[in-house]
Amino acid sequence: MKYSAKTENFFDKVYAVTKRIPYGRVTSYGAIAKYLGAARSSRMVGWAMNGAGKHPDVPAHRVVNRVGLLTGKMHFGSSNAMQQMLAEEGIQVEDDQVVDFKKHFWDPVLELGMD
DNA sequence: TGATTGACTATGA
DNA sequence: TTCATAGCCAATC
Repeated sequence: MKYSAKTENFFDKVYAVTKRIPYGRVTSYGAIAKYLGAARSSRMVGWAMNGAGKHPDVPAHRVVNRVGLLTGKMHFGSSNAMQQMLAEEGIQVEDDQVVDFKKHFWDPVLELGMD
């Protein structure tokens, strides 16, 4: 298992941004990738989430795809775990998709202001 | 070492 | 509008 320093930095950034997602809000892989300056590496954000299980403080359940679809719910152990966690935060999820996704959407580029 | 896969997104037909 | 394909980059086989 050899991780490049650059990769760790990228993953760390992904986790940092994910941890900044406010309660009851969600964002997309692409938004995070864009915030990190890697808009075309959205898949890497998803891959980073794959290792998010080691980071209890990373609310990976608040990260969905660009249309609010819970594409990664299967990685939470239970098929409904992700949906349930979102529901607990007041986010309605219907048919594995966030209801009123745009209302709950939290864009790090806008909220964090690329600071 | 090379090929395949993946928690995505954008673009073209 | 819906379906198919390309691009992205790291990890796994």
